[in-house]
Amino acid sequence: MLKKERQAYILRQVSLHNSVLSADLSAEIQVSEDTIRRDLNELAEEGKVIKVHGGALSKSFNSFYLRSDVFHGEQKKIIGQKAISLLKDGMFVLSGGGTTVIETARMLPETLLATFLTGSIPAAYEYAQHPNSEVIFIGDKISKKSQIAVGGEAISKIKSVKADICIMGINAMDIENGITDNDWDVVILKKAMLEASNLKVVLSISEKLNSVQRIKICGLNQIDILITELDKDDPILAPYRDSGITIL
Amino acid sequence: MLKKERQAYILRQVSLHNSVLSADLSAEIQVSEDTIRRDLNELAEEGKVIKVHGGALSKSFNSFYLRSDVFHGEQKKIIGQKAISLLKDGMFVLSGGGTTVIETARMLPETLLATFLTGSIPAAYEYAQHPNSEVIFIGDKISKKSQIAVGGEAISKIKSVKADICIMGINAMDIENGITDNDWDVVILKKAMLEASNLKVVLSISEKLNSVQRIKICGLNQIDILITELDKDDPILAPYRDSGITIL
DNA sequence: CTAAAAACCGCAAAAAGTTGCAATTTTTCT
DNA sequence: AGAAAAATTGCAACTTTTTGCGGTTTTTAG
Repeated sequence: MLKKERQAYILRQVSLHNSVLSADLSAEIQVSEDTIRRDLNELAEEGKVIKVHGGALSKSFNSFYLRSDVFHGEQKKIIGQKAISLLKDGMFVLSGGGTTVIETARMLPETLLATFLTGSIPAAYEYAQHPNSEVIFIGDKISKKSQIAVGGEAISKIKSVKADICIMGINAMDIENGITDNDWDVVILKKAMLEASNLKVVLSISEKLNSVQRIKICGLNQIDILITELDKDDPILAPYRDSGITIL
Repeated sequence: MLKKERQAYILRQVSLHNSVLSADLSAEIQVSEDTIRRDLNELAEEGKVIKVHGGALSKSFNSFYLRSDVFHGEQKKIIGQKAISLLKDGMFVLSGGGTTVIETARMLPETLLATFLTGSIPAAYEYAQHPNSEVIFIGDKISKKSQIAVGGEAISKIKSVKADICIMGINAMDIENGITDNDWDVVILKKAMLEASNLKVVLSISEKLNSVQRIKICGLNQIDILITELDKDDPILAPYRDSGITIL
């Protein structure tokens, strides 16, 4: 096998798998790892791959996760749009504090006249920017991790209300375990929020679906509506629809 | 799995869930926790995540408020420095929400170990950034004008505590009328704050001195300490010193 | 205050990389 | 064609990086 051929093969593998191991290539093409390394170094010098210890990465690999923030931003805007369609004038809304919820808060139509109840500092801040809606903050000790009021006072306050709708971002959710999280205080709070609301709406980018974390918040049967950035007929969502949740 | 891949995976998880546990990652990627820790440390050094005991946090999550440089920033920093000298470990601090107070909050020494009680969203946010202090938010309806919780609940909550010190920005103050403001809700709140504290400290840039607004909060005799950006012997401050206030 | 979890430290083994060199192949030039 | 030059390749010795592990210290939470 010629050098050029070999390098072409390597490039194909890289673009195919996003990453290659020197050892693998060596075995596949039956040349020494030294040769592979020299090839990878050349390709790296030509800027065709990114050389790392143990192999090489595709050039597009870098921007892949650097861009993810913006990328997620777009997804969250789609989710926000759908969520807003659920809000009507006069509603009493219990709101969580994740980035998805905050994105939604920024998109509220100016004309909406609702009351928002939240324990999240960033969410309260966003809602407070809105010209017509009213904001009630549930005070208590602030958890630094999540910028959310946690503790008995907040819980009992939430339990004393009955909201029309609860809009909540989540960290992880799957068919078996329902909605899960890894922060005890947050779990307690979210449980209380769900109990205090008539309509229970969960916002989540699809990437968070089918993942699990330590502590259970509730089963899927507790949830009324699931909003993701996907089309409501997307096959990923099918099992959730089957378990009785309305998909938006 | 290559090191870079692994770190990319970690970054993805962080941006997805806002926080990760070393133990979880270790189990997911099938490497030792030491390796995860080393990765997290590297990512933290590169400024991509925030390392904490047990895992790491997303960096972007904490940056909702873009630092809007306030008017008279330099003057307020001088005031902040002076105010900080009053704070000692273990203190229970009742804090207002003006820009001056927020500037002070940003300058708190990392070692300070105090508890802050506030009804201001921006102030709570700043205090929550501090590594060692505890933050308690006084929840209630949020006044949009001032981003502060106002209302009966907040008032009664404040009245139920006794703070060591009250740090409060003001809108107007003069010899004759004392401290005045033009927002009824804020006035009520500030009155309650002053009553609930032992040491009453007022922060104000000199521009606000010798001006009056509609509603009276309290007379000068209620105030213990006045902090401005001026030297404490400045003639502008003389009448206030004469009326019994300590000038810093 | 105490026990458990996490972080740190140093070490050693394994994996990957580097370098120099000799053997082989390819290219070039007459 | 055939010899010299150049490029390529594999190998061996050595260096560097990465990783996991045991023991100790620090931090956290009850």
